[in-house]
Amino acid sequence: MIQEALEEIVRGTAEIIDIERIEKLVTKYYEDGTTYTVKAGFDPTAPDLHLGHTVLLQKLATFQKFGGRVQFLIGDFTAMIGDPTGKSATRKVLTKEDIVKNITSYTQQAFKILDESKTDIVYNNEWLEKLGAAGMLQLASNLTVARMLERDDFSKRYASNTPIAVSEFMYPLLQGYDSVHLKSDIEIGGTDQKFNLLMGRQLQKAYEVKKQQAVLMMPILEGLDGVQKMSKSLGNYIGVTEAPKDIYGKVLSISDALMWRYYELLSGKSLSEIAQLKEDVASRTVHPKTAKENLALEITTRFYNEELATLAKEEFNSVFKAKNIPTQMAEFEMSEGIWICQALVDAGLEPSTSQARRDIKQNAVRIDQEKISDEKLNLSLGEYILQVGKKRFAKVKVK
RNA sequence: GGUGGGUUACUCAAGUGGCCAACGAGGGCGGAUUGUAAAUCCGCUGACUACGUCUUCGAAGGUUCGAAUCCUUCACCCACCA
Repeated sequence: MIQEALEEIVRGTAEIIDIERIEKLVTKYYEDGTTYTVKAGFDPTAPDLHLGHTVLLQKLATFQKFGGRVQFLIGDFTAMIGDPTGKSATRKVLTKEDIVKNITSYTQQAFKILDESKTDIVYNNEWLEKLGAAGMLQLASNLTVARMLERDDFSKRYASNTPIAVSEFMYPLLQGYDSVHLKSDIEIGGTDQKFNLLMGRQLQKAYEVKKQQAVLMMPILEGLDGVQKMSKSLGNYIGVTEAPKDIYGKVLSISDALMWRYYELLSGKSLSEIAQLKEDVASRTVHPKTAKENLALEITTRFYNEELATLAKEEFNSVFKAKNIPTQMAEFEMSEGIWICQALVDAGLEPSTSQARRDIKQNAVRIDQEKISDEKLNLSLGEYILQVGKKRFAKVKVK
């Protein structure tokens, strides 16, 4: 039983520091039901969760199954600084209302995966604001500049002449201090968080918390391109609130190599099942596309249900295999004689009429499935299905 | 505070008076092929009812027939010195 729990906990992790501690905590839980705390920090700046976040959330959910209580930490104070891993040096200052709004939608999405009854939502503004200048100084004395510069992000930025604000040095310290305040037993985060996570251990020691958190790091999920990490700003993400057909379609568009990565980090299948599947694909018993379809179906089901996921699949096959038009698409009303390029822009299919012209020249634009070549075309009365490329559709009523 | 270097499109990066809407690479988009995979090949990649016009090379002024390029001021970044 304990062994099983540990295997699930270790699954897919990039690195674990102090696994003995985790073993003890889990063992204790099975002996007398004592729970322990698992901390994970979330940035309230981005209200939309994507699959990259769910890797972490799924791991938290695993802990909840085995006696963990999740400390869902909202970094409302630290958000003012911005994690140095983020590229942009300057951050928008969020108002309180923004933060509240973001968090509401954030947690709503998170509870699709987490067990709400075993989750405590905490805000670090609560204790960090009280820390004050004196507290800050004391905190800062725990860290040398040399050590700080060892951190990968900083050394890279320093070497490439990218500015580093002094306040950014405070970020790991403050995050670490959260662990002191919360007396966390375990903290989990992405591999890019290693420095910050370890800081929690160091500070817990310095502040004599009497225990040091174990640290569990999850790999960073690559985005659709398979290279960069999944992030909203790079546009290579799959959002958990996206429509079923979009989630399904996006998963199917990933490369075969990336598919295995997604299987490992996102699928509920056991590791041995995945290994078997991989073998079957390698020996051509199973077509890679089938494997990918199943993955897409599984992920879509997680955020909706089996019925909707199956519908998404059918829709997808109908549109892309049979080249039918989608059953649903955005509709627009336009007035008679509208210029085709303008119509494409108004329908949100093209960013500019210039781009529309180019795409018409390149045979990318269709009206009712027929390719068009006349960029000066005006639409007369009637209903049309406009299409750009393979993926963009809109229904237009001209009257 | 001093000295020097820098700021060009989504990103990196050429361009030091007209041939510049701006080389090249990456990315993105589109076409062919395909399994909306990968790989490959080709095209496009500021806006505008468009063989022309307009806006853009950190910001604002100026010199010039003409400025991304020269001058002035400002802002920001980097390095060295303090």
